Amino acid sequence: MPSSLAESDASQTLNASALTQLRSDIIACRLMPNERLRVEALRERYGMGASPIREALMRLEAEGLVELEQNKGFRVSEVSRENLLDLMNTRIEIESIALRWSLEKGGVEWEANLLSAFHRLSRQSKIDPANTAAISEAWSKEHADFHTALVSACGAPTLLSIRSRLFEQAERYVALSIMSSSPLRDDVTEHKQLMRAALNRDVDKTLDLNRMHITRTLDKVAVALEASKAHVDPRMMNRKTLK
Amino acid sequence: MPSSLAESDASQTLNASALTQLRSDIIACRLMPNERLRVEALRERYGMGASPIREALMRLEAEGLVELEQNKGFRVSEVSRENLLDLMNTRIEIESIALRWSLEKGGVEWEANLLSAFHRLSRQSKIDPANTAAISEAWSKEHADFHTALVSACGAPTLLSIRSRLFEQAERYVALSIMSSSPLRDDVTEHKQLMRAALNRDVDKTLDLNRMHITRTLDKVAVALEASKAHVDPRMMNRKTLK
DNA sequence: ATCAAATAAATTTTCGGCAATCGATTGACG
DNA sequence: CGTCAATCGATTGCCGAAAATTTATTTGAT
Repeated sequence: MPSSLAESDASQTLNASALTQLRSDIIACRLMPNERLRVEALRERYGMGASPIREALMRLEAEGLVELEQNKGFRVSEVSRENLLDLMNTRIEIESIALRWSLEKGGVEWEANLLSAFHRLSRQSKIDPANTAAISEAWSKEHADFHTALVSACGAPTLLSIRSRLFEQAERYVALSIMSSSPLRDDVTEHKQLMRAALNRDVDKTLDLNRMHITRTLDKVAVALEASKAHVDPRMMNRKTLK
Repeated sequence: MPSSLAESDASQTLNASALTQLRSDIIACRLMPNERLRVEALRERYGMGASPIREALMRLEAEGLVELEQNKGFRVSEVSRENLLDLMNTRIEIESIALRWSLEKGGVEWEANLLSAFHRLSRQSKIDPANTAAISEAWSKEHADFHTALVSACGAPTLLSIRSRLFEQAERYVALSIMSSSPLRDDVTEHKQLMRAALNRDVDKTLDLNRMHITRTLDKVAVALEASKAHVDPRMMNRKTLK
């Protein structure tokens, strides 16, 4: 059974389709961290040849979602406490810059857009009726859109693209933490405060709130990650015991 | 004639070799901005099949050095004044964070490494005896190493990888500016000051110097870019004149 | 039994060729 | 004369199979 809801629309290259689906599957942890990505398996999963898949994997390697080892193939990037901390700390700083610039430059258009994004987010249920063990895909979309709207007026495309890459990586950790423990926190309030501060052009407050928003996620994910570490390490231990 | 000095060493995947050579050729502007990258031509240039080349190109697209348009193939990323400004502004902020953390955390090891990198850089001639229209490749290497040494203790791999990606993109603009006008500035002094401030753990001064270092490059490149804009736009104008 | 070399299986990586697509040119028609 | 449709060449994108490499298994010597 094909995995992703995002069915490849018409007139896209298989390459692009593979890229979208793979990225989506990795971020949602339908392909688990450290899982080996055998081309034959993916070939079957997505119903296409090896070339578009390898190309997509190379692309994802640059994005940091996939790792490649010479002649040993691809695997989904490993997760770890250190990587999580690294990622979140970096993300906080990057978003801070983007937010600062966005608050400086944002006009009416930006304000309207932000309000609109918040409204859509607040009306979207976080829980997925179909799959209670996962966050609603629609909510994820609106959530991402809201945070994008916050920084969208920053005027530095390079910075924005870096930001969204980090955001995606963080989403993977969140997906992971949902799978183990899911006391879904209510973050409508958080988002509202964030928006208010931004609209008031209160840079310090916005940055603080954003930092707290990220930190709170980080803590939750870190706990879940530590808990799931109790599971067996997937390294094979098939060497026969000595004497 | 194969282009890059960096001959693909033994036992590397063709894929990896293509990646290295392509990146090097693009950064050095041996493949010019906006130039179309036909696979057949690259196939011949690097002496390999289409697959490893396409894979490398996809990788480079994620890095921002190459652009892909559906069914129309790849081209080297466009350069522009806006992109240059965007790039440099982003780079300043990112390096500022990395520097701050590096100065906080750097130990003796880091200091030693930095001194060593500076020494190597200061003893390396900037001009290439073989090709006076280009910067010595050895110098570029030492220069990159020096700046990497400055931030190396920052402790955030994610941030460092972002930094080096931006650094590479900037190198391309520098290469471009060298080709048109080359009043090579003496930057040994600048680098020395930068190192001194860093070793003294003077965060503000280090950040300022770094900002100025980048800005100075930016200005020089911006002028050269504007000048070269007088050249004909490589867009074909083969439509017959009307009436 | 232990270890190492040798073989076999599995998987990655690469190639050559074919189908789909785009851009330009040509020719028919209003 | 200009517009639109059909055609052709060039180029991309894709597949299936071959080559190279790693991993697992067997064999043989000590």
